[in-house]
Amino acid sequence: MYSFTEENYLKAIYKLSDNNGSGVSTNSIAENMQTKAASVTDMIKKLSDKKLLKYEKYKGVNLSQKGKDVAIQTIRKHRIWEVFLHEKLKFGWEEVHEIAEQLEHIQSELLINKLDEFLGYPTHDPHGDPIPGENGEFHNNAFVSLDTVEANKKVILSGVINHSVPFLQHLKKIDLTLGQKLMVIEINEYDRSLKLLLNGKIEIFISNEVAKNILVK
Amino acid sequence: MYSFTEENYLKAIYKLSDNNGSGVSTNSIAENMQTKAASVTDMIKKLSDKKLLKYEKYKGVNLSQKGKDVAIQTIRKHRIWEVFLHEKLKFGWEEVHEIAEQLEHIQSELLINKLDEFLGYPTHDPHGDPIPGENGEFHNNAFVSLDTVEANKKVILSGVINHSVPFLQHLKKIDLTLGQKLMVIEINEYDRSLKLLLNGKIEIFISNEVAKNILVK
DNA sequence: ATATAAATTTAGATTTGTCTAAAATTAATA
DNA sequence: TATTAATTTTAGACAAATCTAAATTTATAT
Repeated sequence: MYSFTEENYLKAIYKLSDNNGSGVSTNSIAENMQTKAASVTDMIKKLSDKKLLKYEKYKGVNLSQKGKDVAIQTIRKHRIWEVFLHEKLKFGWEEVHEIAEQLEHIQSELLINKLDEFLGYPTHDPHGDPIPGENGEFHNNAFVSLDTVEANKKVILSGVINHSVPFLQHLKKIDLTLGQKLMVIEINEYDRSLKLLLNGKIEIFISNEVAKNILVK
Repeated sequence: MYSFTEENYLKAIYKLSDNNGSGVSTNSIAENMQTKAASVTDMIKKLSDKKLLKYEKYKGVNLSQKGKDVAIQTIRKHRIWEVFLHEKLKFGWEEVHEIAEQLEHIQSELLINKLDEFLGYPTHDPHGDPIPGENGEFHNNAFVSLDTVEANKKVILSGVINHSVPFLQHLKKIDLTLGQKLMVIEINEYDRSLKLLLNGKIEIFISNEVAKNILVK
């Protein structure tokens, strides 16, 4: 139905939309997709012709409902494949994204629904991001970042804000994984670094930079 | 490494090669790939420049070792994905080919090896075709077609020659599936149609046309 | 408010894979 | 063997997606 490239543009624009009504800029899309502004303008015209977004010269773009639908379905496929790669094939959470970038473009509604069923209808991907349903509905996560949690409160590591490979590798290295039980035992006023208790056993220190990028519930 | 299209051409040429030393013709490739001879000539030149095949004008092509390797790895990926779709996602054997045509182009050595491990290192796909190993080696099947089997001999349905959706659907309809135990109980001289016993229980009739396209061991 | 900077678009070119129509080559046949 | 038929190649064009460089529009700052 839609090309590889079209789906990638729609996904990028969807992620850059903050629903402020303000259009997504050409440059921000170019930066996000590692391409040039001129290429973005070309593609925007094409997507506009196909009614996937609204475009006014020099004013940026906004996805139409149709455009949002395609973006959300692509995200759904991406995240379901990530679960498969992590749960079944035992890929690390820092490895799944790149492969899912390819798998998300496989065209078959039936495939993704059967895969979803095979995986037991997961609600979140290996980074804690919610998986939209077949009809595109997101269940709100309501996670908070670890640097806002008060001392002595038990929480569960439920997601990350930074999805970069180095960050995910770092968390793995210090034994922080999704689903982990943790408790803040000390907050250092000076640099807002934290001392944590993992699974009621091991104590570790993390910087505020790390804490800000961890989501818990 | 190689594009979607390049891999498809190499796969088609590989399948059309009967190792007679005689080159694969432009027209046969065009027919196989549902495209035009002129397009094939263009692509052949490109693949020849990349040393994936040997090309002499008007004489057809022969894959180089490099070309064969790419073709075999693509076939390997295709068949492993077919096993996944059939065994794990419960797709029918007539449904798996089309989706595997897409999945075979996903680029990740690690992915296919982990998938292979997850599936328990299958040796055959859902149509009985052998799955080449990581190093490209095929284990020879040595199956025979059902129309050559003598009466009262017990055999196992191990593959098909015709891979078309209608044929596979027909076999499914008459309850013939891979791994099935069967015995020829009667061979009609007139039209070489057969009466079969399935699993030592049910009797069915099949035409010679069907028997010719079934492989057993 | 006007000059300068930043962002965006246009114009024209490139690459990949495809096509049609015409030309060239090889095969078939009378 | 000469002629027709079939196959294959070339020439030139096209669509998708990209790029560079130049032109245009919008934003910023003095």
